Amino acid sequence: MKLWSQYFIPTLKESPADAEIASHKLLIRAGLVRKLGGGLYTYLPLGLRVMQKLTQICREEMERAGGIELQMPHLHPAENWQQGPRWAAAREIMFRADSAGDGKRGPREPELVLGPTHEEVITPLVKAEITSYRDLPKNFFQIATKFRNEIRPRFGLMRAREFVMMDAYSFDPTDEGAIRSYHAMKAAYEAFFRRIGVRAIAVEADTGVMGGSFSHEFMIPAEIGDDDVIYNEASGYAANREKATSALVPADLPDAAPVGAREEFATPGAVTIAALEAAPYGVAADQQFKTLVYVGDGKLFLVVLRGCDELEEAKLGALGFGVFRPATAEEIAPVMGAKPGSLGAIQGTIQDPAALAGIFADQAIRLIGNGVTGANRDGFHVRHVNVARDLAVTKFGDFRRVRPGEPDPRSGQPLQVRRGIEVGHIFKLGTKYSETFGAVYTDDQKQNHPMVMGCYGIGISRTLQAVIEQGHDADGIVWPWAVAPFQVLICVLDPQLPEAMEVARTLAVAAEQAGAEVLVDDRVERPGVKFKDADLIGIPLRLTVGGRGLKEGLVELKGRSQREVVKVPLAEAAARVTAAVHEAQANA
RNA sequence: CGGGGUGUAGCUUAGCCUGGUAGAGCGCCUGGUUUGGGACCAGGAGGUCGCAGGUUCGAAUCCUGUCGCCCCGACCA
Repeated sequence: MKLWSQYFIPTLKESPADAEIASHKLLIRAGLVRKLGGGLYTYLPLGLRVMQKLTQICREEMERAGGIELQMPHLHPAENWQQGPRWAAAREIMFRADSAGDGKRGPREPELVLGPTHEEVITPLVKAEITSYRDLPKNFFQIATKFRNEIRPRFGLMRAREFVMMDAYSFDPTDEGAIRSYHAMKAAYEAFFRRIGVRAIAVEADTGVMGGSFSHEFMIPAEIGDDDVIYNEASGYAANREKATSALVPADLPDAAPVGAREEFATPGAVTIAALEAAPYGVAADQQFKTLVYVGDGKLFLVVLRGCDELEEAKLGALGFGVFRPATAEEIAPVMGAKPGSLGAIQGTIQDPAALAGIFADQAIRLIGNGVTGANRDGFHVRHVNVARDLAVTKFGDFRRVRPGEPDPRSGQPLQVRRGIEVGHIFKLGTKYSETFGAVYTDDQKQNHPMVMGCYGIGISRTLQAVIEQGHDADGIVWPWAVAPFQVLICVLDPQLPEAMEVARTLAVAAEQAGAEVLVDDRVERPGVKFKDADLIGIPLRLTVGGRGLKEGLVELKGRSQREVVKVPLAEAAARVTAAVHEAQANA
């Protein structure tokens, strides 16, 4: 039992100006966290208690799924990362640590970074310690603070520079084993989110800088989420926008027959899709080719899409370039022979085709029968362009951004879109890290193989805020029983009456014996203040003990999400509280 | 990093355009009256107006720079 007057719950009537969304405001108003700097937060006692609930439940589910908990350092030798496969991509989000704090390393000071995640630490550890198939599979996890120099921290704990994450790493001897581990983690994640009382859906996701063969994100549907989930309720298809695809192009689509010979025509000043759509050209956007130029690992490459489609840049990750970015006009002109706006992928018109690493075409361009593209000559385009006959495509792929309403790849029904908060991510990594770090084992035939890895993360601190985003009303937070900082709040309206405090203590003992954690509001405040605070901090079960009720021999019982108050005779109060706690536990 | 905004007391803010004594509400302290949904009265403490330059007789206010923070985009748990 904790007495409010002796605890620390600094609630606020007004929300600070820098909080924009409901969960962020409530986080601060309910006294859960305070900001130190951008993306840096102190967990106040109430916030810490919720964090502890989340980590404990997460730990239990990970252990149930066979996970083994350990704890790795927050400071990593930069060397580990330099030897790893993603130093170039990861370094921009990593904080470097140096003792002087002036951005320079002192003499004989190792170069250290603050860990954004731990593949580069766990893989060398496993390499050193595990060499036999007899010791596999293994799944190690930790719950620890991560550091990422987010380009833009925002929304409180939602995207922070320092945050708490559960990260797990599985090592299997075979690919089938790795898939089993992956599914065990997927099930553990589902159990975790179920237990903490939030709806989270698993969606197919892009593997991003992580690499690896496949992955799912766990999303909590919320308007303020910064990811788009593309889904179809009936078929169960759900994917992150970056990964989402549609059945726009039939697999058996025949190549269109060429119509007429290619023909160059003058288009002075027309350098956009829209300009060619307009008079006097009148070429529909879906009959134009959009030719984009990127730089991948130092070499230019082309991406060709329909004029009406947008590039989904994340999908370029499938091309295997370590780092890529849009090319500048200065880089483009000498290779293509024209400035952006007049570019095309027609064989023979590219000035220096040898300088290109490839021409990658979205498969949807096959829907174009007789299209128009740039002539690689400023102020000119080409008509009667036919994909099979004219374009020098290295490889077709899926590079376009899916739009709602397009056919679901599973059922053909229209796809829908909604916003979500990513709270977890699981990856089947494959052997990318084990090969780089030499994490191999010997099988029963004395053969060595790289271990097949998976990695898994849950943003615990982000989940804390997502719980609030999903569970609040106009008055404040509505905690699910399993993660509430306390389960029972006893509001003592007249704490100066010894009798009232006496009743409160008796009920607190009853609730505690039933297995609840109890907060007693013994502050000398007006009832209105206490009720407002009670709603704000969102404790699931509220008991009210007041002088007025006591005269009638009554106390009151109210669920945070219920409107009505139940008056209970004093003599039955302890039993009723016990019953209410048991019932809530059973439903949690 | 690009675009937009903002910085005045612990919190929310007015004042800035048009330069001239820094104001309010909440919170806090003292006393009194109140007492079942954020009470009232009286008194009080608390601000080098983010920082540094500049213009001016005079700068919270105008100019320049800088830092912090917020929002939109790329990135992520």
